[in-house]
Formats: sequence, structure tokens, C-alpha cells
Amino acid sequence: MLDQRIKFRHLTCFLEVARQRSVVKAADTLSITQPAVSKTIRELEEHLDARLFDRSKRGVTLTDFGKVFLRYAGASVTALRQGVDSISQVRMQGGLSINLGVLPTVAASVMPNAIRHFKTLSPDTTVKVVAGPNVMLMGQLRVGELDLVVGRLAEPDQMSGLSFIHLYSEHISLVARPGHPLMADKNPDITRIREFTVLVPPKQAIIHPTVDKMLIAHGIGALPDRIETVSTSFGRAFTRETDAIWIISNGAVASDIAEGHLVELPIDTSDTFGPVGLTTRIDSPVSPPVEMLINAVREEAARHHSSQAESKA
Amino acid sequence: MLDQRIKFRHLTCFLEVARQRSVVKAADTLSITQPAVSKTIRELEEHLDARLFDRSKRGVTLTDFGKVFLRYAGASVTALRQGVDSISQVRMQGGLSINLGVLPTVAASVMPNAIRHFKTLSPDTTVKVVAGPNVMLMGQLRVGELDLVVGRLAEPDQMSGLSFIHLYSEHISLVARPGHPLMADKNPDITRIREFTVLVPPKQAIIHPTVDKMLIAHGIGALPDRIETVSTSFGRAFTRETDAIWIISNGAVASDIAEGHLVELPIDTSDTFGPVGLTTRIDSPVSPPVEMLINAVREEAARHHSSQAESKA
DNA sequence: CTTATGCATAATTATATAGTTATGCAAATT
DNA sequence: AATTTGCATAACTATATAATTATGCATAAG
Repeated sequence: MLDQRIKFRHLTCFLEVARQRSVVKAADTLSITQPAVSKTIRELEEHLDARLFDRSKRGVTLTDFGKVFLRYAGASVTALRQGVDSISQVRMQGGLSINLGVLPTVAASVMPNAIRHFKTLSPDTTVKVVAGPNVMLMGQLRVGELDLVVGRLAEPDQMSGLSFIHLYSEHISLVARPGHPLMADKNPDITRIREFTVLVPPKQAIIHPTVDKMLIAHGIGALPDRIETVSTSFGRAFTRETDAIWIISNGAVASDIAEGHLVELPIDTSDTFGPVGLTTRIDSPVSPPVEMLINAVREEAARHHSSQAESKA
Repeated sequence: MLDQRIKFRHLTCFLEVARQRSVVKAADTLSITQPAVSKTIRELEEHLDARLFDRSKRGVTLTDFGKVFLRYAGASVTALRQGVDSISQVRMQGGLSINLGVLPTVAASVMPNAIRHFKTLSPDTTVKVVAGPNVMLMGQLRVGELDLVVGRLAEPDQMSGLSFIHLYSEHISLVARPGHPLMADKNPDITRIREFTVLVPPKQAIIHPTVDKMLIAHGIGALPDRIETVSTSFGRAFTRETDAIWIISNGAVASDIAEGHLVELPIDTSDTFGPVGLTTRIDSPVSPPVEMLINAVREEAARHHSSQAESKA
């Protein structure tokens, strides 16, 4: 069993000696005497019942046990440090905060419920929801301004240093208002969308290249009358009030389609199928609150997904 | 600063009281008296300079501070537990072990160097390298038989419960022996590959659907003379000795192409571009040794990638 | 061959610890 | 109103702790 007598004093001392490979130097930086360090290490070794260092006459080196233990000791100390820090953060700001980047696909579908659920579990954690061009969000994530970004998997070159957790996959849809002229036919000629204003994702959007490929694959090519927009609220309003066609990730309009506010054009978009999930930094392990949020999002995505499957059946 | 007087006794006691919402019950399961628990909690609160519980007359409840601290305390204790366990594992087996799944793309490119580098950092960790159909590897990863799988991103439906860390992206290549008849032309007609034996990835392979799509896109369709294989060593030998054409992820043959043992057919495979990376379980945080291996693979991939970029320039 | 380095050990000391039993006290239960 | 429940506090005690100084000892350096 875990020896309750182990104190963080032992671990920090151990970490320091391991780092410096020297009892004397460690004693110096810890501002205690050399024998105190020797004794602390010996105590830890006794508690663990394993030798952690090989003592030689020019410093100390980690044993196999020591090398293994080193990582875990570091993790343990880091966790406690974060815990102490979080307490003072709560004291200062009246609560922890999570900074969350949200892309349009999920902004209106899974996220509202996921965050609501998270807030029931952890009401005192402030969740700050940030929207914006994905390039910016990924940049903010990489420098630590965001803890988590939810949306489509970004292009490979933007993913360095980031980790992706898959939630579900979705395709891109072409939608229009109900009763749109193109839908008069049972099987409308898709190339006719050139006759209408088309709302397309702008260059910075994750789905931009995928949309381009799809259009080319259907022999549509450049669209003469196009509006580039990131705003789903604009897109939604504009599409419902005009004859425009909106090319947008399915998640952003799924509820509108389900409720009959928008209709999907019968075009094969299977090659636009792509993963939606959670992106985090790869270094700096996710803190417990962020982990809770991740779990909440995953649960909600699973629920969402299964209910979608039901509604299809 | 982190109060060095905090012992794991404090944390485990705190965790137990939080779990049971009761000082008396916690005292019982910890096999100490109730005042001892009260005192321990009070000590921890003094060390942290924050109240962790609200005391009422029917049990105790966590304060905001306590709720926040709970997660970190749990993480810290878990880490130390794992550390102690690892030491006994080392004692028993003479070393830690990591079970690693490797897909063909990286088996001959990044992984050898990555593992070599890792072994210099952690020579006493046994690395077990497993190859096989990706469906099997992902299954083993999910149940914990593997710690890590390196290769292409699997299909979305296989990724539930798994997390993906992107390393780089690569495309699929069509390769043949140098001096292959198709290469007599400068711009050979790609549909002529139907005249030759073609080695293709089998159904279970990750790249199978992508390859199918690509063939259809180039108007090739079903191949009359095909061999399905996962074995890169077979594929390599067979392709070099016959006029067969081998459809394989670029990474698996990159060095052969560079060294002139194989040549790449000039066919546009840009739509087969796909992410290569590390897949891990999403629950159960990666242990420090696995984390080290992940870092080694990432470094090696970065090096590999930059040297490839150089060789292109 | 001497000196310096680096760690271990011993002796010592004030303080902290980790429990214990006994008791108190307020709210909830009967 | 009496009792039970659940926690806090106090007083006490045997150990354990966390340092210290002084000293020893083997190796590496000069």
C-alpha cells in the first residue's frame, strides 16, 4: 500500500536531487544542509523499500527504480501544485474558468447541452465560449489562451502540437429555404445552383478546401454569385428569406432541417465526410475541470448521435 | 508555495471524507478514530489556508475550494500510487514494458529511430512492437492490451474512446520497379495499370476505402489481376522482381523510392492525403513512460519530416 | 602524496506528528 | 423532552520529524 508517511517534501527533494544529480547542489537550492538531503532521500527509499540512487563519489545517479519513479513523482507534485494554484484562483476570481473555442458545426448542436450538463456537475467553473476563424482558435489554443477547441479536425499543418479526440463524423450540406425553385424537381440538376446566390465558407474556414473539392467533383467550378460568411446567424436568416443556397457543415443546420426551416438539396456529399471532435494541447496535461468538460461533451455527442440515428430510423 | 508538510495521509483522508460525505464513516474505513480525521482535515485546511468542507450536523459537504481541490488531490494520489506500483513492477519483471501497435506506414520509417531514441532515454523499458490489421490493433488498444498505436488515422467509427495526436500527413503511392514498362512514356496512361498485377491493401487496411475512391476517381474501377496483402516485405520483394504495381502508403516505401529501388508512378494521389499519428485511449491517462515514447516519436517525426522537406528542395 | 570533493553517519535537539480518550454542543430524530 | 447523530475541541502521550553540527571515508584531482 501507499505509504502515508511520504510527504511532498520527500518528492520535491527527490526531484531536485535527480535533476541536479547531486546531493550537495540539491541541498543548496533547497536551502538546507547536505545531511538533511541525504536523510530525506534515505527516508523516501525506506518508505518505498527501494533504492532510488546509486551513490558514487562524483554525484549520484538514478537507479532503474529511481528512473521509473521520477516520472510519477513529478506528476504527483505537479497535480498538487495545480490544486493549490486553483484554490487561490478560486479565491481571487470567485471561481475557476475554462476557455473554450467553439466552431460553427457544434455551436448550436452538441455544445449548448454539453455545457449545461457540465455546469450541473461543476456550477462554479466559469466557461468562456469563444468563436472565430479556426486558424485563430487553433493559434490561441497552442499558446494556452484556450483550453479546448471543439469542431472539425483542422488541416494537418495546423495540428502540430495538438491532439484530437474524435466525437463523431458529419458531412457538409447544401441547404435552401423550403419551397426553393430548385426543389420543384424530384431530381434537380445540381449544376443549376450557379443560377442562385450561394453562401460559402470563407478561405479561413476548415471546410473551405473540402467544399472546393466537392464543387469541382460535381462539375460546378467557380460560383459566379457568392457570399462568403462565417456567421451562421446571418446565413440562416439570409437563406430563409431569399433563394440563396447555403453550403455549411451539417451540424450547424441539423436542427433547422429537422424542424423544416431549411431543406437539404439532394446532392451526394459523402466525400465531404469528416471528423468532428475535441482539440487540445498535447503538452501540459489537461486539468481536471477541463477533463470533466471533455467528458460532458463526449457524453452529449454520444447522446446526440444516437438520437440522430433514431430519428433516421 | 507548495506546503511541504502536506502528506499523502492528508490527501487520502480528504478524498475519503469527500467521498463519504462523512467524517465518522471516513474514520471507520480508514481505521482511525473520528477526532483523528477531524484533526487531519483541519491540518490540511491550515496548510492550504482554505476551508475545504462545510460542517453541518448531518455530515460535511465540500466547499467551492474543496470541489476544485478534490480533482487535483485525486490526480496527485493516483500518480504516486502508480509510481509505487511501477517500482514493484520493475522489481518483479526487471523492467517496465510498453506495448506498441505499429502500422505499415511508419514501421520502416519513423518508428525504428524513434524507438532507438526512446531506448537511450529509458533503456530499461521493454518495448513490445505489435503489427497487424488495424482493426485488431485498435481493438487491443481499446481494451488496454496496447498502450499506443502509431499509423494512419482510423475510420471514424473505430475511433470512439480513442484520441489521436497528429504527426504528419502523407499520401498513397503507386510504385513499381525501376524500368517498369509503364514508365517508358513520360506521361503514361494510368488506366493501363489494369494490364499488370496490382498489389492492393486488403479490406481491413485503413487505406482500403481511400484507395478504392482514388481508383474510381481515375476511372480505373475494378482491377482484374490483384493481390491483396498487408505484408510490406512481400510487397517490396514482389514488386521489385516482377512488373507488378504496388499501391501502398507512401511512408512504407519512402526510403525505397529515395534509394531508387522503387519508382513512383506519376499519378495524382492528392486526394489520398491523410493524417498519420498516435492513437491512445482517451480514459486512463497515459503513464509517464508512454508519454516519453510519445515525445520520442513526435521528435523523430518532426526530424523525419524536415529532412524529407530538405530532400525535396 | 596531498588535497578537495561528495556523500554517509552519528549525536543532538526542538518541534511536529498522529494518534488516543474524554467531553462538549447543536441539530435531527423519536 | 430525551436521545441520537455528527462533528469539534481539549488534554495528553509516545513517536517521528527535520533540522542542525561534527566527523568519517572513499575517490578524484592536483
